[in-house]
Amino acid sequence: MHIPTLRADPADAGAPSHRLLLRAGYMRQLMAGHYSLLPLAVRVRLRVIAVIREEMNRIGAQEVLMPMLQPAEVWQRSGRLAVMGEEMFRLKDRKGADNVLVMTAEEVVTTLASELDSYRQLPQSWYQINTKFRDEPRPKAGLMRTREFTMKDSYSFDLDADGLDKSFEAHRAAYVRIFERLGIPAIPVDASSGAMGGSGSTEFMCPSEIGEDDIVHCPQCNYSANREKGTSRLPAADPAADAALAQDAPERFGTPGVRTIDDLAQRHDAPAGRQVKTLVYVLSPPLSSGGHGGVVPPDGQQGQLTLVLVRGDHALEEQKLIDATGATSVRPAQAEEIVAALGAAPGSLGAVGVTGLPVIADEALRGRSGMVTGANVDEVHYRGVDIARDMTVGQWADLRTVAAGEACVMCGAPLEIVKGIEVGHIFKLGYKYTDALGVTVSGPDGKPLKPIMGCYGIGVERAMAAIIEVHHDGKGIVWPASVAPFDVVVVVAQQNDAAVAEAGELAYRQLLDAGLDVIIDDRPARAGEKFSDAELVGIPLRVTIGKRGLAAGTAEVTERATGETTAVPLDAVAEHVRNLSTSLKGK
RNA sequence: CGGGCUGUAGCGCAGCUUGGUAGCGCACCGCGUUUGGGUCGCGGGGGUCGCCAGUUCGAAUCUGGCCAGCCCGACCA
Repeated sequence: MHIPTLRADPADAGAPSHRLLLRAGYMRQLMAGHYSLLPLAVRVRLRVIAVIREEMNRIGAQEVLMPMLQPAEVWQRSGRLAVMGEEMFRLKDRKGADNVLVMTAEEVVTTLASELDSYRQLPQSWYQINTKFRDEPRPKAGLMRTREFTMKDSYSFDLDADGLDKSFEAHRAAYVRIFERLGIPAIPVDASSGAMGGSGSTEFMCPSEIGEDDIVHCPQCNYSANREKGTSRLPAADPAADAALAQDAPERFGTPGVRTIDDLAQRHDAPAGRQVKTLVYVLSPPLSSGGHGGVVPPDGQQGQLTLVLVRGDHALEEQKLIDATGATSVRPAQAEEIVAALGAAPGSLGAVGVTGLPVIADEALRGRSGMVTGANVDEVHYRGVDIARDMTVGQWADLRTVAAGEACVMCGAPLEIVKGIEVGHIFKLGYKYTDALGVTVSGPDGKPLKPIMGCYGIGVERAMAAIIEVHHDGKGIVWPASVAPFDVVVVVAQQNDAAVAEAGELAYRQLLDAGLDVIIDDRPARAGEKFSDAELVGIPLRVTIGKRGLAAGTAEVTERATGETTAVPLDAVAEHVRNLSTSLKGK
């Protein structure tokens, strides 16, 4: 197996010989998270990019190109240098200046936008397609998660929120078209906006077993959300049951050996749903955003110890905790930190009477009484706890992880949890960057007016990986015609038969002349080997030229997806294949 | 960053337990054979055994350190 080369025959200069191309496959790994793309993959990549570019241009976005190597100072000013932390590649140049390899381009595009003078110049949407870098702690799954990848990122600037809504909708519609054309059955889901800041966050998810995200999905009304953001409707609490267990004051009781929710449920008649689970987290302080010289937080180690309460049968969704508190990051507290703060080890923790630490509780606990929770004394718990009466909850929020089978918030039907690949993400940034970098234009009244931003991204190689996940069978890849590396492969069944070889070459030329992207397999190999290579590589159409058909003046045209084969007169092959290809691309 | 596994020819692997100077399949080169679903035969070329140090007369093999890759977890716009 070798890297493909170009045909050596000078008479055919420029005509790729595919003796090796078909066998070489698509890519080679250089190191974890970095791949060389071989000619086949490059062709697919260019076609994917072409689709994205067309649809971006169609909504009036303009293509720009911004540096991938940027001064760290730009990121310092927006405050993101610290937020991105180790995920950002950093390097010094010969003068000792700090530089970074970019993850996105909000800062630089905003700098460009500072040249806008008038509200009359808005709205604007600018996009670029280039390499992004992320020092992933763990690159994996081939092109699915790499440290170096191609991203289409676009940024919109509008006069006001209504304008932003329009730009956002335009992008959303463009993304729907893009994924449809790429053959990716992406569904838009509500998502957390994470470290980018902003709201109206929508991810495009391709359902797949290998996906790294969980999607909450309602089969009835189509409500869809990332599990980090999604919620569900809970059965109303039973006030009578609560009242039956209510007491005038929390009552302590010994729980020797109890360490877990299950222990307590089984040994002390306290169903998980009646328990208050007390988690201790360390929240890193939110970034003070806005204004020039935004403050960079200390590196996040000295955070705020916080009690997080969820119902015993619920799990905490950490991203919701981050979103609710504005923290830049959260981590579970260490056992020593917990003992130092509360005087008890995990297993007997609770918020009753705790006033020295912030307490944030999940909505499912609001108004509950007759509850059971830890007493902050090892192996002692309380029962008869009335949350409103006995605890000082500083903030209520939706914090729990949605579980399959819970009722849809919109329609009440049972929810499903499906895995998905995040192939695109669009969201409304708001004024974060125009604020931080002080961008204004003159408004209709002559006064300065701050543009509002949106940003929108598609990972190109990840999209390729998603396409393959969706479009393959036991024989290999089945590329959608829109992105296949070639439209058609000519397989010469008997390369050593001069007449057959000549007919194959002729068919190849005719297909080229018909405007198709065509590859000829002129290896002196057996037909069976060529067939299986063509199938593995996944070219949508195959024209087989062989002795058998030649005797009857025909070639065979085979569809990769269906295996359907048609005999076509030799002089009609180009026309036939062109029509077939056009029809496949239309699908 | 934790846990597990793996580094031997371009690719995939065996050899390591029990130290004696490297082998198999595919790929590659030559000749013949075969020729519409991965022919068969004969003959070849190709390896710092991840790196460094140690033990030993002798190390792919034993010991220590380091590096890299894969999987799980943590992490992740």
